Amino acid sequence: MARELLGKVLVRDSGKLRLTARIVEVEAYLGENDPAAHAAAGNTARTSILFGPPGYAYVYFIYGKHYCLNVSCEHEGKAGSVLFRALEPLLGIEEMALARDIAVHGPRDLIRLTSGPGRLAEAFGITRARDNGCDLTSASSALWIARDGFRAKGFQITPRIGISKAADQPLRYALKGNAFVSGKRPSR
DNA sequence: ATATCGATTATCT
DNA sequence: GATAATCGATATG
Repeated sequence: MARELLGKVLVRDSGKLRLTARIVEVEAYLGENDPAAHAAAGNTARTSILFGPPGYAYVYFIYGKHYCLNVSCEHEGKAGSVLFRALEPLLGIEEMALARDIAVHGPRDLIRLTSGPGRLAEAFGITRARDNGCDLTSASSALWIARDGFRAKGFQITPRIGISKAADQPLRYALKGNAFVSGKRPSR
Protein backbone atom coordinates (compact mmCIF):
# COMPACT_ATOMS: atom_id res chain seq x y z
CA MET A 1 0.00 0.00 0.00
CA ALA A 2 2.77 2.43 0.92
CA ARG A 3 4.47 1.88 -2.41
CA GLU A 4 1.19 2.23 -4.31
CA LEU A 5 0.40 5.53 -2.60
CA LEU A 6 3.65 7.15 -3.71
CA GLY A 7 2.92 9.43 -6.67
CA LYS A 8 -0.85 9.55 -6.07
CA VAL A 9 -2.54 12.86 -5.26
CA LEU A 10 -4.21 13.93 -2.03
CA VAL A 11 -7.25 16.12 -2.72
CA ARG A 12 -9.12 18.44 -0.37
CA ASP A 13 -12.54 19.58 -1.57
CA SER A 14 -14.42 22.10 0.52
CA GLY A 15 -17.05 24.16 -1.23
CA LYS A 16 -15.51 25.53 -4.39
CA LEU A 17 -12.01 25.37 -2.95
CA ARG A 18 -9.75 22.53 -4.07
CA LEU A 19 -6.27 21.72 -2.78
CA THR A 20 -4.09 19.03 -4.36
CA ALA A 21 -0.62 17.73 -3.60
CA ARG A 22 1.42 14.72 -4.67
CA ILE A 23 2.23 12.04 -2.12
CA VAL A 24 6.03 11.82 -1.97
CA GLU A 25 6.75 10.16 1.40
CA VAL A 26 4.80 7.67 3.54
CA GLU A 27 5.43 5.15 6.30
CA ALA A 28 3.86 1.75 6.83
CA TYR A 29 2.55 0.69 10.26
CA LEU A 30 1.82 -2.98 10.57
CA GLY A 31 -1.04 -3.18 13.05
CA GLU A 32 -1.41 -4.77 16.46
CA ASN A 33 1.92 -6.61 16.40
CA ASP A 34 3.93 -3.52 15.43
CA PRO A 35 5.17 -1.90 18.69
CA ALA A 36 5.45 1.48 16.95
CA ALA A 37 1.84 1.44 15.73
CA HIS A 38 -1.02 3.05 17.61
CA ALA A 39 -2.91 -0.15 16.91
CA ALA A 40 -0.59 -1.90 19.37
CA ALA A 41 -2.80 -0.43 22.13
CA GLY A 42 -5.73 -2.38 20.72
CA ASN A 43 -9.08 -1.27 19.33
CA THR A 44 -9.92 1.84 21.38
CA ALA A 45 -12.03 4.94 20.78
CA ARG A 46 -8.93 6.58 19.38
CA THR A 47 -7.81 3.79 17.03
CA SER A 48 -11.13 2.23 15.99
CA ILE A 49 -10.82 3.42 12.38
CA LEU A 50 -7.62 1.40 12.05
CA PHE A 51 -9.55 -1.79 12.78
CA GLY A 52 -12.29 -1.05 10.25
CA PRO A 53 -12.30 -1.57 6.48
CA PRO A 54 -9.46 -0.25 4.28
CA GLY A 55 -9.35 3.17 2.64
CA TYR A 56 -10.51 5.32 5.54
CA ALA A 57 -8.76 8.28 7.18
CA TYR A 58 -7.26 7.76 10.65
CA VAL A 59 -6.38 11.18 12.09
CA TYR A 60 -4.58 11.51 15.42
CA PHE A 61 -3.44 14.45 17.54
CA ILE A 62 0.15 14.52 18.81
CA TYR A 63 2.46 16.65 20.98
CA GLY A 64 -0.39 18.98 21.88
CA LYS A 65 -0.13 20.75 18.53
CA HIS A 66 -0.26 18.57 15.44
CA TYR A 67 -2.63 16.36 13.52
CA CYS A 68 -1.36 13.52 11.34
CA LEU A 69 -3.13 11.56 8.59
CA ASN A 70 -3.15 7.80 7.95
CA VAL A 71 -5.14 5.63 5.61
CA SER A 72 -6.41 2.32 6.98
CA CYS A 73 -5.23 -0.77 5.12
CA GLU A 74 -6.04 -4.49 5.11
CA HIS A 75 -9.41 -6.07 5.82
CA GLU A 76 -11.67 -5.36 8.76
CA GLY A 77 -10.06 -6.49 12.00
CA LYS A 78 -6.50 -6.04 10.70
CA ALA A 79 -5.12 -2.67 11.71
CA GLY A 80 -2.37 -1.95 9.19
CA SER A 81 -2.10 1.66 8.01
CA VAL A 82 0.04 4.11 6.09
CA LEU A 83 1.10 7.49 7.51
CA PHE A 84 1.33 10.45 5.11
CA ARG A 85 4.71 12.09 5.81
CA ALA A 86 5.25 14.55 2.96
CA LEU A 87 3.47 16.03 -0.06
CA GLU A 88 4.50 18.15 -3.02
CA PRO A 89 2.01 21.04 -3.42
CA LEU A 90 0.27 21.21 -6.80
CA LEU A 91 -2.93 23.28 -6.62
CA GLY A 92 -3.98 25.85 -4.04
CA ILE A 93 -0.54 26.92 -2.84
CA GLU A 94 -1.76 30.32 -1.66
CA GLU A 95 -4.47 28.69 0.45
CA MET A 96 -1.97 26.24 1.94
CA ALA A 97 0.35 29.11 2.85
CA LEU A 98 -2.57 30.85 4.52
CA ALA A 99 -3.46 27.74 6.52
CA ARG A 100 0.19 27.31 7.56
CA ASP A 101 0.50 31.02 8.32
CA ILE A 102 3.75 31.40 6.43
CA ALA A 103 4.78 33.66 3.55
CA VAL A 104 5.84 31.88 0.38
CA HIS A 105 8.45 33.69 -1.67
CA GLY A 106 10.57 30.94 -3.19
CA PRO A 107 11.02 27.16 -3.37
CA ARG A 108 12.63 27.22 0.03
CA ASP A 109 9.38 28.38 1.62
CA LEU A 110 7.32 25.95 -0.47
CA ILE A 111 8.98 23.03 1.23
CA ARG A 112 7.77 24.21 4.64
CA LEU A 113 4.16 23.98 3.48
CA THR A 114 3.77 20.21 3.27
CA SER A 115 7.10 18.54 4.13
CA GLY A 116 6.35 16.69 7.37
CA PRO A 117 3.23 14.93 8.70
CA GLY A 118 2.11 17.80 10.94
CA ARG A 119 2.79 20.40 8.30
CA LEU A 120 0.82 18.70 5.54
CA ALA A 121 -2.14 18.21 7.86
CA GLU A 122 -2.14 21.90 8.74
CA ALA A 123 -1.82 22.94 5.09
CA PHE A 124 -4.86 20.79 4.22
CA GLY A 125 -6.86 21.82 7.28
CA ILE A 126 -6.99 18.23 8.47
CA THR A 127 -8.34 17.69 12.00
CA ARG A 128 -9.65 14.69 13.85
CA ALA A 129 -13.12 16.22 14.27
CA ARG A 130 -13.38 17.00 10.58
CA ASP A 131 -11.67 14.11 8.83
CA ASN A 132 -11.30 11.02 11.03
CA GLY A 133 -13.26 8.20 9.40
CA CYS A 134 -13.49 9.89 5.98
CA ASP A 135 -13.64 7.55 2.95
CA LEU A 136 -10.44 8.41 1.09
CA THR A 137 -11.39 6.23 -1.88
CA SER A 138 -14.43 8.29 -2.88
CA ALA A 139 -14.13 11.37 -5.10
CA SER A 140 -17.23 12.74 -3.38
CA SER A 141 -15.42 12.91 -0.02
CA ALA A 142 -14.04 16.18 1.31
CA LEU A 143 -10.65 14.46 1.48
CA TRP A 144 -9.67 11.74 -1.00
CA ILE A 145 -6.87 10.14 -2.99
CA ALA A 146 -6.72 10.59 -6.74
CA ARG A 147 -4.69 9.02 -9.51
CA ASP A 148 -3.33 11.11 -12.36
CA GLY A 149 -0.92 10.04 -15.07
CA PHE A 150 2.18 10.53 -12.92
CA ARG A 151 4.91 7.92 -13.26
CA ALA A 152 7.46 7.81 -10.46
CA LYS A 153 11.07 7.54 -11.58
CA GLY A 154 11.86 5.42 -8.55
CA PHE A 155 11.53 5.19 -4.81
CA GLN A 156 13.70 4.34 -1.85
CA ILE A 157 12.97 2.51 1.39
CA THR A 158 14.60 3.60 4.68
CA PRO A 159 13.90 3.20 8.41
CA ARG A 160 10.93 5.03 9.90
CA ILE A 161 11.46 8.45 11.49
CA GLY A 162 10.65 9.84 14.93
CA ILE A 163 9.74 6.61 16.72
CA SER A 164 11.50 4.87 19.59
CA LYS A 165 10.15 1.33 19.20
CA ALA A 166 10.93 -0.86 16.18
CA ALA A 167 12.80 2.07 14.67
CA ASP A 168 15.13 -0.18 12.70
CA GLN A 169 12.54 -1.60 10.32
CA PRO A 170 12.76 -0.21 6.76
CA LEU A 171 9.14 0.88 6.28
CA ARG A 172 9.52 4.48 5.10
CA TYR A 173 8.87 4.92 1.40
CA ALA A 174 9.87 8.06 -0.51
CA LEU A 175 10.07 9.18 -4.12
CA LYS A 176 13.70 9.17 -5.17
CA GLY A 177 15.30 12.60 -5.23
CA ASN A 178 12.09 14.50 -4.41
CA ALA A 179 12.87 17.80 -2.68
CA PHE A 180 9.76 17.66 -0.48
CA VAL A 181 10.72 14.48 1.36
CA SER A 182 11.03 15.28 5.09
CA GLY A 183 13.98 14.71 7.41
CA LYS A 184 17.64 14.98 6.60
CA ARG A 185 18.62 14.81 2.96
CA PRO A 186 20.29 11.59 1.91
CA SER A 187 23.92 12.30 0.97
CA ARG A 188 22.75 11.49 -2.50
C1' DA B 1 -8.26 11.77 39.96
C1' DT B 2 -3.75 12.21 38.49
C1' DA B 3 0.64 11.18 36.01
C1' DT B 4 3.07 10.12 31.87
C1' DC B 5 4.36 10.63 27.16
C1' DG B 6 4.24 10.96 22.16
C1' DA B 7 4.20 8.38 14.24
C1' DT B 8 6.36 16.85 15.60
C1' DT B 9 7.67 21.45 14.74
C1' DA B 10 9.78 25.95 15.50
C1' DT B 11 13.31 28.30 17.44
C1' DC B 12 17.00 28.88 19.57
C1' DT B 13 22.84 28.13 19.98
C1' DG C 1 22.44 19.92 17.75
C1' DA C 2 19.29 20.80 21.65
C1' DT C 3 15.00 21.95 23.63
C1' DA C 4 10.40 24.06 24.74
C1' DA C 5 5.69 23.99 23.56
C1' DT C 6 1.17 21.77 24.51
C1' DC C 7 -2.93 18.48 25.23
C1' DG C 8 -5.51 14.20 24.61
C1' DA C 9 -5.24 9.27 25.16
C1' DT C 10 -3.93 5.88 28.07
C1' DA C 11 -2.33 3.75 32.29
C1' DT C 12 -2.38 3.59 37.13
C1' DG C 13 -4.29 4.19 41.83
